Amino acid sequence: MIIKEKGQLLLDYINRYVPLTEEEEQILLSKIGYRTYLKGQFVVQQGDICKYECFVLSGCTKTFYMDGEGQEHIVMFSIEDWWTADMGSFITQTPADYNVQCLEKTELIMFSYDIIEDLYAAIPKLERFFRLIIQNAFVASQKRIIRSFSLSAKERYVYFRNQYPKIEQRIPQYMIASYLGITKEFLSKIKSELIVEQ
Amino acid sequence: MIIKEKGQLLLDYINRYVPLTEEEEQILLSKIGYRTYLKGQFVVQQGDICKYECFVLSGCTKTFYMDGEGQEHIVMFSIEDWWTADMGSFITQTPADYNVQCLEKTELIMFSYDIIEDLYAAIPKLERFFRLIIQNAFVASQKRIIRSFSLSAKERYVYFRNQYPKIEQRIPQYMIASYLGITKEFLSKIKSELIVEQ
DNA sequence: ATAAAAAGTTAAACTAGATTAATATGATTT
DNA sequence: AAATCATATTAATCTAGTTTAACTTTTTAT
Repeated sequence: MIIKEKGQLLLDYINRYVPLTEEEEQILLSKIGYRTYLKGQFVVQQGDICKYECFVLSGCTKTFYMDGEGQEHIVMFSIEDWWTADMGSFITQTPADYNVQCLEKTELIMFSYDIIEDLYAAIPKLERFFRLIIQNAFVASQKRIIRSFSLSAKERYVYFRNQYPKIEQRIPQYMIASYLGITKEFLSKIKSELIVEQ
Repeated sequence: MIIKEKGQLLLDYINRYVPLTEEEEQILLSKIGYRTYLKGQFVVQQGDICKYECFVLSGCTKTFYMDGEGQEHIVMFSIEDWWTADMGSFITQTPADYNVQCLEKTELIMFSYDIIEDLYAAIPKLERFFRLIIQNAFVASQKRIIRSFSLSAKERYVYFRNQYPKIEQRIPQYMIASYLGITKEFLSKIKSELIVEQ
């Protein structure tokens, strides 16, 4: 059971999509977990089975894939009011393709695989809530595929900087390069070109 | 109202995720549309507001984005038992980023934006059904992003060929190149290298 | 059967971005 | 304050994939 004050951030978020009754809020709070991770700790490790969908209350995580050559490829960053997990592993309960690691001290609300079906049964509205959330995530993901094909590295960086100014400030540049799918050296070159241009 | 025989393909598909009662099946069939398109026709055009989520009964569509330079970027192909639409446009009812065009004579079942909320109200199970479908689509989309960064063009082509052998056979090669994010000339080169290698 | 259009191939010249390696800056620890 | 470690920069060389253009094969229409 989570303390009411922490849970409120999540309830506010959910209520933006589906209004919950007092009773439903109580049920929800009774079924979710809360946990703090320190900088550097892993929420999910590649190969493990992902047991939790997590809502970020504070802090920041990176979700990344380690390829055969030991190269890290960052798929996404998650900050306050975002979600984090390996959804593929969570929904199929098979080993995770991704790692989720905290870049700062991070507070999470955790929806366990073992209780989420009970939660859907108790509060059917949550089926709708998660459908809406995932729809948005899917649309964003499709748009990212388009950008990866139709924009140059410089254009993708400018897009990222405009879209997520808060994230750029708190994350080292070499991780942003990884997220953009380029080397840190090339991002450095892009940045110096942008300074000259403007 | 759609004829029962056609609707059955969709009902079988839905029943794999959520079992429907006879009555629910009747309601569903009464609320969906059916339409045939000819080769070359557009189901959605960039700039229009996407009014329908479509389930493919037969045929094949491509979903693509036309960039500023008039270059076509194919995001996905949809064949039997798949979905097609610009989901971003559908859920937000804003102008579509994508075109959906038929590559063959194509039969679609259409879920209209104007009735889909009624359908959720009448059959709450469908919230779950669409959540599950979209979850899968999102996971596939995330994996595609990873492939676009961590695999070479040749590796991506081999992956595509293994994953979607049925699609490769019925689609011109230059469209596969577009889907893979490379030029048709380079795909041609990759194919000749693969022949030499094996 | 022939012409025309669409799709696919090949090869040379070119470029966006990778690789390597050396150097610089900044943060953290002692 | 010095030493160490993580992060960022710069520049030379290299490569995967693009561009352009000429040519071949396949499909479609008449």
